[in-house]
Amino acid sequence: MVNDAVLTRVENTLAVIPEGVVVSYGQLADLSGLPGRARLMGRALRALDGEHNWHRVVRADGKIAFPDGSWHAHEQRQRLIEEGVTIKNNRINLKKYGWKPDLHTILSSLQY
DNA sequence: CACGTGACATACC
DNA sequence: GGGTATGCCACGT
Repeated sequence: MVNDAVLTRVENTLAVIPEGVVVSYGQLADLSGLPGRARLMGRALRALDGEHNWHRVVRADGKIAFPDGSWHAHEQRQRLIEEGVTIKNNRINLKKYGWKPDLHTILSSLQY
């Protein structure tokens, strides 16, 4: 289980991640005011299950966290491709689609 | 209480 | 690139 406070933060953060942009679990934790707690993000996303931009969260190496062939992996891949994110060799180029410093301005509404 | 296990990350080698 | 080690924390056993 995950604290409501954490869930709220994660929800708010996910809500401001633009289309075509992906963040890592560690970044999501960081942006949510929970540095060093990447593992908790997986739990949080599991708890939120589906109703948010969970598909824009990938591992720090650019790979999708789910096992290849799993339903979730396929679904996430599809949604990202629909947003214009290209995936080659089962991996995403974070230099291209990752979080960029200039995007921090849109976090000003989150106030942590 | 002590481990093992995760939608993980970083620092090494 | 891969492999190991450590940090992280909630949960199950």
